[in-house]
Amino acid sequence: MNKYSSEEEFLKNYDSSVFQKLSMTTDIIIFSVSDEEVNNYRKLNKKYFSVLLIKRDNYPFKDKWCLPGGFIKIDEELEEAPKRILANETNIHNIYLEQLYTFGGVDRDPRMRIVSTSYMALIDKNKLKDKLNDNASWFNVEYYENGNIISVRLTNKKEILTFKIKKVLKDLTTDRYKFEVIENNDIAFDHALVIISGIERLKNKIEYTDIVFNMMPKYFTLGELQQVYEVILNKKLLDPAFRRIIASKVIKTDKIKTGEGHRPSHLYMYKSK
Amino acid sequence: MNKYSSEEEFLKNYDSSVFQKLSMTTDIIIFSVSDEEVNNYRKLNKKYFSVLLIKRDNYPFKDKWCLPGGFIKIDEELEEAPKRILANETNIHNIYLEQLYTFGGVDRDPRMRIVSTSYMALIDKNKLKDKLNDNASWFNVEYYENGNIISVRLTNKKEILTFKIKKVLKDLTTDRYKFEVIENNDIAFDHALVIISGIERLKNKIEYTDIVFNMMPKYFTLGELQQVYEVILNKKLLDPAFRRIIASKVIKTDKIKTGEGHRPSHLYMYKSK
DNA sequence: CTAATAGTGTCTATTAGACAGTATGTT
DNA sequence: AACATACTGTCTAATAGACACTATTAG
Repeated sequence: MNKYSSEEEFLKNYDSSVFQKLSMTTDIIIFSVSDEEVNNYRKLNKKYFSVLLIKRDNYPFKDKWCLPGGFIKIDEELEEAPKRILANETNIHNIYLEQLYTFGGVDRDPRMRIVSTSYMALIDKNKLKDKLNDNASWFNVEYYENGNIISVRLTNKKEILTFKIKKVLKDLTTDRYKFEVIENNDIAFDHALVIISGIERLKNKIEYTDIVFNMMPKYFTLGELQQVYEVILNKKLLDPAFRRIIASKVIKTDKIKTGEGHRPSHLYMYKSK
Repeated sequence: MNKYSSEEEFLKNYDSSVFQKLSMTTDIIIFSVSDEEVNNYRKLNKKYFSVLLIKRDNYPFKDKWCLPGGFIKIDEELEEAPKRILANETNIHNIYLEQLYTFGGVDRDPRMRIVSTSYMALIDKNKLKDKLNDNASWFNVEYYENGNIISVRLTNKKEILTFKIKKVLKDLTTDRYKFEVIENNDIAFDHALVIISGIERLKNKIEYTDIVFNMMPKYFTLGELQQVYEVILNKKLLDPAFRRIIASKVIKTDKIKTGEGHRPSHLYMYKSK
């Protein structure tokens, strides 16, 4: 077994082809905040959280929507790949980036065996100066839970994409679920799973971190911020409780947002620790 | 670009060698609970949480300690690899297994480019019927935090392994840290990083899940359970508060543990929901 | 008796939930 | 004035932290 007398000698003679190699990619779920105009002029534009999807113009899954992503280069740190792709897709620096999960199903890509490490990125869409590529589009995210079924609805101006996920409890000591896609016509690869994982991660982290501010513009009203929390958590929050909790995280500016058909509100900024 | 008229035709002609492939491995951090005998007969044996390490008898990192692990096979689901290795290392079924993180530094393995997906497993050591392999050993885990430096101390009957990790804040909106190894003579590869990631994950999850019961024997006293919490969280807990919180998670049995040099205590079982 | 842990009672401080009420812009 | 949201006050319920106390075994 130990036929080599030193590490140098071992490495010089190492045959890297003993194990069959495979391809790796990264997929990035980019979240941001957008709003949808409401026809009643007095109502606040409804805030959504949204995700960036790309329409595939190549096989496989031609004409379906997928997450931005690409192959990991052999001489590239794993985390450099999503950074490279984000730089390509946006012109923003200092983007919040977090590793989500590594998906390694054998048949997840019809071309060959590909393992993919997914990342979640949060950006303030207002910082995007350039227009998106033609094949890219923001979709507002809505989801509904009914028992152990989650229905996800992604909408842009022209299209409605929907899919359904079944949550299967994985063990009794934690609330870990295995997600299974039970209905999907629009999303390529296993990206419906990546999207639901991203939604769940965002939903969890928004409650105990300041992660949401990565998606907000510099100035915002507390009403807008509360709406973003509500649409991500998918539940109404009580005003006084929300303001109590958020109070320590924001700074009130002397700017005021007027012209909304109701009492104007103060603009706030994020106060980092 | 779209020179193919169908997905079938595209796949038939797909050249899978366009992108250079790489090797993938998995590393598993297996935690369990053990205790160390105390010479004063009246004292409770001190509980620790412990990790399974393997002494490398091959290059690279010959004679250093590493986590159990191995290569991902080309036709094997990613999660099957740690399951296969666990089955090899233990004889236990239904092991708690959770994906930890995918490490993808370019030079993390001196042989070649290897990306590794790490998993955390929790087992009740008492269920291990067979003896461990000669090159495997349980190490009790202790860690100390001093500012942004974490010192980790792993001990078995014969050896003391130590390493130091620096926590570097990654962003201002969450408490995410980048870990950097600043002192390490005993642990192979980047496994010191995997170990600290595992400790942090366990420490976080023990507070809001029932994860700890995967490591406990069927019957345990509340004092023992509290000690496990204390050594994982690295802080003393107050008895009444601990018992209040844990009360809903356990069932009191009519068994009693005697012969300890002090008032005997009731044995409890985990009550799953 | 003493050492050591088991286990309980209760006060207090903090926080979350609920709801009612006041304030102030636009049309 | 009517509408819609902004913003605050306060009661209540639930929870966490602290500490003091009692109980019971082996030796």
